[in-house]
Amino acid sequence: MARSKEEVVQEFRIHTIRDAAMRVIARRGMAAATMQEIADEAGVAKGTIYLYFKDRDDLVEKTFESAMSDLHKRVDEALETEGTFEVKLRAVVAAQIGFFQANREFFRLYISLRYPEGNAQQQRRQKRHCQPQYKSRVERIAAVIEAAMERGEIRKMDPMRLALFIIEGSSAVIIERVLDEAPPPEEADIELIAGTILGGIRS
Amino acid sequence: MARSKEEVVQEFRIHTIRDAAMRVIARRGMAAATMQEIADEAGVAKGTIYLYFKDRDDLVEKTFESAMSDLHKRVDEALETEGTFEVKLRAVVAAQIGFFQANREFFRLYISLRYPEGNAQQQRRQKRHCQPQYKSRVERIAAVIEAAMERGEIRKMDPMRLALFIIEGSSAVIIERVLDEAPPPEEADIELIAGTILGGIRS
Amino acid sequence: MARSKEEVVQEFRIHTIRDAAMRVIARRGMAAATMQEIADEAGVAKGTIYLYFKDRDDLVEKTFESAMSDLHKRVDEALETEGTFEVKLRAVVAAQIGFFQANREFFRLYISLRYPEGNAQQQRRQKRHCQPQYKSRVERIAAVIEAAMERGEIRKMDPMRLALFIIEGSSAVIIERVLDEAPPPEEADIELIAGTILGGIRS
Amino acid sequence: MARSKEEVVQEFRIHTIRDAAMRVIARRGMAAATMQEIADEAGVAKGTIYLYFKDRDDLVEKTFESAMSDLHKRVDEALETEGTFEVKLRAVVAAQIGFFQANREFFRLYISLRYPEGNAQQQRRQKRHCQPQYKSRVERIAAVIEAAMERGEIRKMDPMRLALFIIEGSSAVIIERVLDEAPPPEEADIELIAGTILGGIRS
DNA sequence: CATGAATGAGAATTCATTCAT
DNA sequence: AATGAATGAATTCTCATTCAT
Repeated sequence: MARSKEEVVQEFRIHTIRDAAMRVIARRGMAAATMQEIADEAGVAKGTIYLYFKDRDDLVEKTFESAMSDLHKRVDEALETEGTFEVKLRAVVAAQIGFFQANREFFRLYISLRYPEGNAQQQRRQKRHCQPQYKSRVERIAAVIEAAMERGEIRKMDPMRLALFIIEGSSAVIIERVLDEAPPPEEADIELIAGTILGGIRS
Repeated sequence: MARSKEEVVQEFRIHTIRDAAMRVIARRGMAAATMQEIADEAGVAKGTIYLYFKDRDDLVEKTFESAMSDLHKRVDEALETEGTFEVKLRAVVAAQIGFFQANREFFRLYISLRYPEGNAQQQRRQKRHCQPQYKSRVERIAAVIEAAMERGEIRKMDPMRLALFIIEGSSAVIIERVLDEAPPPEEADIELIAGTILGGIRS
Repeated sequence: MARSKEEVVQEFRIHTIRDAAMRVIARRGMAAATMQEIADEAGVAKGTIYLYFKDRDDLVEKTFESAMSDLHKRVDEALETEGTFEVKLRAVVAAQIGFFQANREFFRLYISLRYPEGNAQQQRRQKRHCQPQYKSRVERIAAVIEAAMERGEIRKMDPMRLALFIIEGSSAVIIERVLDEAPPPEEADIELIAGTILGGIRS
Repeated sequence: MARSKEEVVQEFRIHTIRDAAMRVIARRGMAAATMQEIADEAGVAKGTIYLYFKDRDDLVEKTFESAMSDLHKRVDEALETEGTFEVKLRAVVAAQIGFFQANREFFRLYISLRYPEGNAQQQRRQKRHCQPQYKSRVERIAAVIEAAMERGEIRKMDPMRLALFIIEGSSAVIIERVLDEAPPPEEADIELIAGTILGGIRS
């Protein structure tokens, strides 16, 4: 397996650069992140990036996809937790907290790409690649919600909209956590979110 | 009042340019919105913009502030609705729907600035100006929540985090509404949001 | 005619830049001529060039076309000289000498574009624009040759190939003239070329 | 002779790379021919080229020299044909046709280097190396012309300029041949060129 | 010897900002 | 006050060249 070593190096470089890109985008924002700074952050020369990514768009896209697929995987696993909807919901919220905690920087990239910028052509490209990931996550959750509705666990309402409400509401709380210097224990936030969704806020 | 007329013209120009900026940013996204396109959209020369705004950042900032203060005013009015927390909540959600419906384009600017881009200096500046607006809205809602808690209307929990959860969760649903070609009636979405928050989703 | 002045300025800029481009290309060669050097030579900023030309290709193309159409015009006028083929031939050679003398720098651009470089797409583009100019010049001369053949002034042979032979043979002599520090009188070279073509070199 | 084998390999490598360079330059043009493509075409690694050639300029130069010395040899042999100037001339034209036919790709390199590009330093270098080759060919022909003049075979005129006229005029016709999908028989073009030069075009 | 990954200087292009009219 | 032509800093991307393996 003489190939193996080269592939490992290749993998490693791609990883290094993607991570650097994530950090720089997180620091500067999508638009202000320059190839030079990403290269510096990754500890490679500008030209090296182009050996592994076609162009700037390609790098950003791949970086995003990679992070999203991580979030995706975590949420999917959480959704497969055995038990009631409540159990699943708590698992999902915990998964999101875990993800954003591990990828503190990511949430700005996440925001940047969910509402893509650039000309129409670029937007179409991003939509093609990035939106589906988000949408499919919403849909997965909507499906679990629907199943719970049919089992009579929760009230009937539009499952897609409810999924959105849950994802974004909890993301906001989680992002605040991430920005917080001294966040409360995870359980407190999970309880706040899951409790509110399940039982409402009425005393 | 000879001054008056000049002032009116001044006001009008500022308005025209701000609206143009909002449309262009909405169309292209923050980074791809050029001064030239904004000038064209406003029907003035590029140089004219600089008579009314210090630079690009200033224009964006003022545009954002202006729109936010509109949203702000609406939410504030809603919060002053007489009645229970439920009444206030429904009024707030309705106000947000009304705002985003009237300013369909705004939400991208809103997104862009909530998670500002640019170099560190720009970021600090934006934080100083824009974050407070958002924060103050969250705080106002948190205050109303706290009052309701004290009146025993709702359960005790972290009011700031709850406010965030409500604002973002409902914003997401509302943004989806705005993007939706044929959205359901306003009341349905208000019911979904307010109902979930107040009573939870458990049957 | 308020427009007139602006148009004059516009024309003037285009001229200035084209001339600068010609000088720089002549000096450095097609490939090594940078936008920066062209801008410097023209006494404008790099960005200014892009106000008048879409991109580098556009500038080179227009520069070439402009020079070619000058050469073209001169040769055409020469071909319309009244008289025998000999008279026309001498006029054409004189026109070419005049052109290259006035545009000493041009011949390298001329060479560069007759045998275009770059990728297939660029080549196609150049072929579309530049080759036709050259080809049409060859064809015009070929037509005059054919007419002379029919009048019995000259022997029958392939007119296109003969035209090529005449144009390139004389161009080479003329270019040598241009490079020559102390060239012989024009008449001597015209005589050499026209005499050789018409009467051959046999004593 | 242990050296011999190594030398043979060395020679072979140099040959392979030079030929590849010629094909690539012919295909892409001087400026767009990259070391990578040349390496690929030669079936070696980029770095290998630098073992045999100092740098890109060196490679191009040696490639040119090698091809030119081939053309040179053929023309020299033709010039040594026994007989009148007419016989020699026909032989030279035939030699050129033969050469360009065998090296179809070469003419673009030929053009590129006759009118060299690049910065002043590169130009000086190329002039030093390449121009002499061309010049010496012109001079050799000029010498033969002069001899013929002295023997009274042809009229007195500037032999250098006449040589240029003959070389370029015939090259143009020959290049057209090469580009031609279905060229006329060689003899026809030889006749056209030699006939015109010797006897002129007057009937 | 041969390789090809890594480098970084250098080129084209864009666009916020200025300033003469 | 309004204009928009001119500017040049900043950015992306390419490719000749080097050097560790």
